[in-house]
Amino acid sequence: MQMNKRYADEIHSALLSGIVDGRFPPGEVLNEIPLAEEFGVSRTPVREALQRLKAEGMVERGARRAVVVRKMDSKTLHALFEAMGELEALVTRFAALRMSELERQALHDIVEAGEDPGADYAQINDRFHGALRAGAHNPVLAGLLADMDLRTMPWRRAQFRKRAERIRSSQAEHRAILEAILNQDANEAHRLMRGHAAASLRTVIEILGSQGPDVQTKATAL
Amino acid sequence: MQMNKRYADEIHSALLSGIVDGRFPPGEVLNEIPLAEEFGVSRTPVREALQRLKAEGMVERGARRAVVVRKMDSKTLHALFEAMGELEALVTRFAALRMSELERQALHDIVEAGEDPGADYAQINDRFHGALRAGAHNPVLAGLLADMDLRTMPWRRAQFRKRAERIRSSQAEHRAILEAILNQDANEAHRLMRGHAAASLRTVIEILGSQGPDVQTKATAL
DNA sequence: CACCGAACTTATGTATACAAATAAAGCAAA
DNA sequence: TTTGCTTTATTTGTATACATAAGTTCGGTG
Repeated sequence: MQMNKRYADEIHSALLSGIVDGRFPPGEVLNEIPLAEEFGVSRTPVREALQRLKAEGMVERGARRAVVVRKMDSKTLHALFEAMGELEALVTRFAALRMSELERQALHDIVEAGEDPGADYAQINDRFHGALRAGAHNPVLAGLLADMDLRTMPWRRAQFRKRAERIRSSQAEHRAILEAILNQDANEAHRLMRGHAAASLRTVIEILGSQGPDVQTKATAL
Repeated sequence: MQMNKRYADEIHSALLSGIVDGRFPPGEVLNEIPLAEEFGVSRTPVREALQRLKAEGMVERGARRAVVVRKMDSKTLHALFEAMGELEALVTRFAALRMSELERQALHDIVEAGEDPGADYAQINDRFHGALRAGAHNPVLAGLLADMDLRTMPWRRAQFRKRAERIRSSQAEHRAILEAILNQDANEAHRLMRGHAAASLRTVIEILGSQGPDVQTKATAL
């Protein structure tokens, strides 16, 4: 077998994708031996993958010291989205102050592309937020935000597929944020991004609130 | 031997302390076998400890795929302190809005204790910032800030031991932040905490700039 | 004398075996 | 029948052995 960190990396990626796209729903138990057999490797690389998932906050220790995909109560979910929203707003503030002319142009192009009705809006959305992260010119903040992105992904993924009107309002919010950045109005950009994040949270809560018992959250409590 | 995660935890803590308090300076190579012999265990728990340190950003992969204590260039160090300062300011804003009467009283007591000339100011400082983190009532933000705390610790540790006048100005800043929080003036609390963090950064840069070649940073470039 | 290659060195990645802990189940006694 | 103890099963934590990759050194060849 070829060795350099490869199995552990692959297994980590595979488990992470599985968690993020819902194949391992919150509460799912991840035991080492079955996973090792499934991947055709020993427990060692599986253990390393699980440890990394734990460090990333994607799994936690459940009863019988088992590793389970993280469940969120409504309070924690709210704190998670609040933190992410504030971080995004902060990054947007920096972006308004620091983006180069080239970066502004690229952001403009992304917003334009997102207004094409045939566009893959989930991908456009990622590119928009990615451009802001890069434009803030602080890799540490960008890294924190990437972590939050990952941690909230299991609850955000259904957002755009389910609500066409959310896409339209998201487009308008992106356009407004773009304008504020082009005007280098950091306070306005910050304010708009907070609103944008809050709108996303509201949509997530609506969707989760109507999904049944595999979602461990109560919209009313938020 | 008794088993529950114990050796890996102990070794992780020991290495972390060593990095934070300077016994393992930036650039130091951490190999598995010597560490395992030193701690009297096998490579397995040492590997786990190193993986966790890597996830926490305390070590990185160097040449020959060795694990080395993280070195910082001046740009990364600046980004790190900037991110931490903004996070602390954010947490302070929330604390101004959300602390209970009991929490306000406790914060007041901490500031008072810090003005006692015989106090251990490093510990008071930790308690002050810890009270704000708790008072923000967002465990996710508090966790992010705790991570940043850890990551900046190797560069902050000498601050209070070396500069008596920094302690005095820090006391005054804490007092001003306390007043803003008691007044529930979130904007003022936020503004003051940003200044407080920036002052800390300036002190760190001064100290690092005068310490010689084991610090991989140039104060002038910041 | 210089340069390229092969063997050796050393460290990490993986597999497997064993130890210990916790929860569950079964049995006995009140 | 219920409760408590003991045993057992399952899973994680650790130790150790082996495979592999990257660096280094030494030797051969041009």
